[in-house]
Amino acid sequence: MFDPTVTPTGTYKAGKKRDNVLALVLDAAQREFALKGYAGASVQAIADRAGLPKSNVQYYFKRKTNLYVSVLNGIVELWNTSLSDISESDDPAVAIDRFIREKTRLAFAHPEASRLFAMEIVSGAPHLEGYIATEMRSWVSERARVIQSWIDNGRMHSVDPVQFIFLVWSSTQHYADFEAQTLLLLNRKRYSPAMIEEVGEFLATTLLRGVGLEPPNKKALNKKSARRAISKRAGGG
Amino acid sequence: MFDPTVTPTGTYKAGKKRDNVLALVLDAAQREFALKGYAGASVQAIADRAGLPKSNVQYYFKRKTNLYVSVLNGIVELWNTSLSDISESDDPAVAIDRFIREKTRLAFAHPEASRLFAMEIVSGAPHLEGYIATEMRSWVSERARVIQSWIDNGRMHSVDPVQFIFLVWSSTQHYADFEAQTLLLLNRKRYSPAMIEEVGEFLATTLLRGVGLEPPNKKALNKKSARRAISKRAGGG
DNA sequence: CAAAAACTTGTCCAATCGGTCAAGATTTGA
DNA sequence: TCAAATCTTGACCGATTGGACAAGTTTTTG
Repeated sequence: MFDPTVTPTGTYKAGKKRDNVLALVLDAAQREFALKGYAGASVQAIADRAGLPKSNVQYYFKRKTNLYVSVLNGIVELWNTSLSDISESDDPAVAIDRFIREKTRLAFAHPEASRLFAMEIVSGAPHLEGYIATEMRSWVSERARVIQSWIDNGRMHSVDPVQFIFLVWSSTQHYADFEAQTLLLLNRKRYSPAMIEEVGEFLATTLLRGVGLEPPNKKALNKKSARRAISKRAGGG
Repeated sequence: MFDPTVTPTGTYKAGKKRDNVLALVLDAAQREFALKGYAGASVQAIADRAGLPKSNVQYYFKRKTNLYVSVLNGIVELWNTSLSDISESDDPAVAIDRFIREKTRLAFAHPEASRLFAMEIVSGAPHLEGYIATEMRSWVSERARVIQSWIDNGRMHSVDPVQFIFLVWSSTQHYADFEAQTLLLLNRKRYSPAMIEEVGEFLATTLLRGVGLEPPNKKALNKKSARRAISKRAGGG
């Protein structure tokens, strides 16, 4: 696999300068790919965004696909290192509640990464087939096994664990992936930190109840007024 | 707005031939745009897919954006005419159950349309801003009002109606929009009709319970064995 | 049946695409 | 210090892009 940290002679180098440029280019590429898709994004546009000549970008990544795959790898790595795990010994309600809230925050924190990943899959996942069919499939299988053990022990309703995982994924990604639509419908310019927590709370509560679990942490009791906040602010009619 | 049913002299014509060609081109365009995004799809590729010379496609649609917007309009129209409505006088459980199942079937029935629409929004919805900020916003406001009336009458839990609508949208679109990922994870080539109904059942049941409603139609009682069907078939380890 | 309208298609165009390459500037290391 | 390694950049390439246009064919219409 292509590695942009390798110098022309093949020697592995850290190099502060190199790392800075790499980060700059990868960031620009992420934004451009997320906006236009792989085919629609041009190396020139990415270079412009990074404030560098096209040739300079190509010096580091040689081919466009290397740049694209590097960005995707970064996203996968970010996702894998940012989420807590679940285990059989956990309390299902606590573990699922935490996972949903963390996943929600992560999506809101990295909307462009979310959208690029989404666009790659919507386009048929041509560059992620291998990853999905191996590591990602294992990830799903193992979490499904944990959820199934909770079901077998009567600790939550009997639902298809894989479908439940998909439900958590889709619902927690929605505000990031479809941000343009959501912000237009809510008549807002951007999401507020408060709203992110409201979404996490709503999703955790609703999905937990959906599989027969009572949400933990009932400490926020006199916050009823905040519940309708989002609808209230929505425009139109 | 551009109208491909208008002839060069401006006379409005139906024309069987014209309609056939238009349908052919629009279908090819939908597939190509869904796969590559707006910028990535070329008029030549669309023409090839339709089995026509590029010039012929351009004769009917003149500019690439006209073709793209025509496809998007067709999708919006399909969505608007295919879904039952909800009303205050409905039983919440019945109305929401029906809506979720219909929405699920619709997404599975038109995966390319789903993905094209998704890609447009993920890309920032540059061609749908007007529609979303007007008709779509009204649609959401009205349904949110109905749901709020159910809440006010104590017929379901107090949740943010708009967030609930988003949850229904995201969960019912997921199998169509992220088909590539889902099929790879489930180790399948395509979705079966049975699975489509299983997904509709799971989503309706789980989301209804999530807002404090008991799913209607308990006629399918001895189908417990079908529940774990999807996980069982999933590969990996 | 003839004129008009509608359609088909090959050709051409400037702009942009991803990518190569060489010449020179800068940094690194023994 | 000075050669090697690394980096920067403009120039250039063939291929493809969206689109314009003209010449011709087919269909419609009075």
